Amino acid sequence: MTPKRPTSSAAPTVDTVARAAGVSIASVSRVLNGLPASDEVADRVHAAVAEVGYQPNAAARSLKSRRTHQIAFAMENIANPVYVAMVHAIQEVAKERGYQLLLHSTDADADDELALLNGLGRRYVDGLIISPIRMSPAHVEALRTAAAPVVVIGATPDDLAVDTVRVDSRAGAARAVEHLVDTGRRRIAFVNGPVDTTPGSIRRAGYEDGLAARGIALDEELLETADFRLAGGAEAARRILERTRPDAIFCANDLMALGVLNVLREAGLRVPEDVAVVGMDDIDLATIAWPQLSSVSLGSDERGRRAAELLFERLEQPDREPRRELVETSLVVRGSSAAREVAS
Amino acid sequence: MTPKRPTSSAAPTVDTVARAAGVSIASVSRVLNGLPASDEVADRVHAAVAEVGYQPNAAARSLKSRRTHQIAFAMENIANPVYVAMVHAIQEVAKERGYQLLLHSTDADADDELALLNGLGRRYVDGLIISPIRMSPAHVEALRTAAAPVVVIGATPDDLAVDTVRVDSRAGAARAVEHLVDTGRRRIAFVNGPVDTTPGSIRRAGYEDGLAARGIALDEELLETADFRLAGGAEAARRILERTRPDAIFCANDLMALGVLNVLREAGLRVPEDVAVVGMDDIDLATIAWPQLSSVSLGSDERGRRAAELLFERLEQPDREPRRELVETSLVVRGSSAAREVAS
DNA sequence: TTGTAGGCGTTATCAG
DNA sequence: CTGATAACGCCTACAA
Repeated sequence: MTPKRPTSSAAPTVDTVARAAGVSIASVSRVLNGLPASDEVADRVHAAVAEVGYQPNAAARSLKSRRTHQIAFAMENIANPVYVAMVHAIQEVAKERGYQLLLHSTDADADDELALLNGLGRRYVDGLIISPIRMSPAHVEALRTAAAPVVVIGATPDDLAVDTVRVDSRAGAARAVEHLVDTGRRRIAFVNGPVDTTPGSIRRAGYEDGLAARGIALDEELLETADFRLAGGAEAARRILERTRPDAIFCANDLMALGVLNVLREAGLRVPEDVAVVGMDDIDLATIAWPQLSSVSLGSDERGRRAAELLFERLEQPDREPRRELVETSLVVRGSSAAREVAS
Repeated sequence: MTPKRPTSSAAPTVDTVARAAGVSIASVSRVLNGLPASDEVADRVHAAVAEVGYQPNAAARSLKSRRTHQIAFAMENIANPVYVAMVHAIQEVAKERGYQLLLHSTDADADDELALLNGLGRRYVDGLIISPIRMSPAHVEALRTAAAPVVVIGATPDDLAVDTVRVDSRAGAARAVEHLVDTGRRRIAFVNGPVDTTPGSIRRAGYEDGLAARGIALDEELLETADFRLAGGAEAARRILERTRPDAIFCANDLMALGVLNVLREAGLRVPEDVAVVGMDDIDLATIAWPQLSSVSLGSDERGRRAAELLFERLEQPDREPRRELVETSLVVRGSSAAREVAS
């Protein structure tokens, strides 16, 4: 007659509640899920729930419903403000829908990223947003066979059926270069990220586009690559200054640009009078530098938000046609690239 | 004879593998968990796993094992670099142990925080690290009755049996003030965070300690409070400059200090000659300001790391005595509070 | 060593 | 409207 003997210290389950309310576990479940039940039973169940402090077990619920109510976001490194903006935006959308956000910082480790994509079959999340900085054939294959919905923030092959949110950073980079030319600069150095990354190769192309659009020849001497980080940008700037003297430095992201600003100041160069600087991403902290940093906004928060929305839409309609969304760029001119008062 | 009929398109389970390998589900489970099995069976299972692309279901595994292999971190706002540092550190420890990190950005909403603590009974994570900026009686009660291990980053009542990681920010604040006095400043303004927050009240006390230690009277005119954010710091600085003229401004965190720096520059005041500035937290970006920002390091990354370690230790030893760890502060002097060349 | 069977906590089906 | 019961996918005594 007493096959189960839940000690009072164990976590309460539907069974505990049912016993306390004097009803069946089915009734408990029904009441808790808003299914038809008599007021009498509903009241007793609610009272019992409060009394025993019942909370539904997430694992059991997931197992049954096949929904975890969790999504994951995988990016290179949370220390990069761009990803912080995305996390912030994604978290906001997720919270609205009652979802929780799981974070993966991959350090751009391809194996890590692939393991994540290939591990979706474990169903620990309902979907994944990923922002890889490299897109290998293995990535493409993993995306194609992913066991759960995935949204990519970044470029993907055209024939890959996956929801993506992109930004035309190539055009954005070109625009920045044109702006620098239009405000009187000619020797425009470029501090790029690693050229074997997607952002690196795309922004490089944009840089060349911009020069070409203004009829300026590419000068190899003005090119440097770093790691998309602060210190890396600083070192790249030093290397450039050692061998030549640009009148502007365009950086593939703001973190490197901020590092560049520091080095220019150390070198006694005035910004923007001697050397103008423009970055990309328009991170919040672009305004704390002095002079404030001009930057090409790549709408990081919007990319995050749109990616999250795409993911939830797909969770609701698994068979929908994949979408490829494009976020607009905009050039934000601040002190670091102000027009010269007097033509040099 | 065929009670189950898993379509080939459904996610493979132990059953699928067992069938493909011609063994029982128990053998599959054993092989996969490294329990004794004959080489023959092991090989067949591994082959079958590869063939059908089996991956263990996380929910089912959690339900059975009562472990989610997930922990959560709840903080006020991921946009604050301090929390980014903590997330980074926590994530690192978690990854080492094969755990995943779930993020909660509460916007300092007490109800949200309480819901998190009280919701631990759902067992969607194995434990929680929380860094609340207010500690109400309801918080204390929720911590006392939490259904899963919790580690608090921040101050808690002494009689509350909970693992905590603290930092003596009061002493740190005092030290900053003393440093300013020792380098010749006397009218030291204080831009604090909200005084009804724990950090706000503690840092205020430290500010007063510092003044008292150097025999300087508190001047209400030099006090301002803001919201711990960039723009808020800037506005606070403007309010101060409207009514008086300090020779130093100590800020309760770096974000506000960076905002203050901008306003001082706008006002044509030289830093550190006219006004010195010191912040707290020593965020990475303290070095991108000009002059570079002096700051009291509160070891954010170490607090995150230690908190994660405490949590994992408790997961292993649930009945261990609670620990209260203290992280050291250190004053990092940079350009914004350099000693005056000539005494004023 | 291997297989059978029961249970983790829920939800949902099907009688009553 | 309510209650018994069967899954969800996995692990693990217990038995063979």
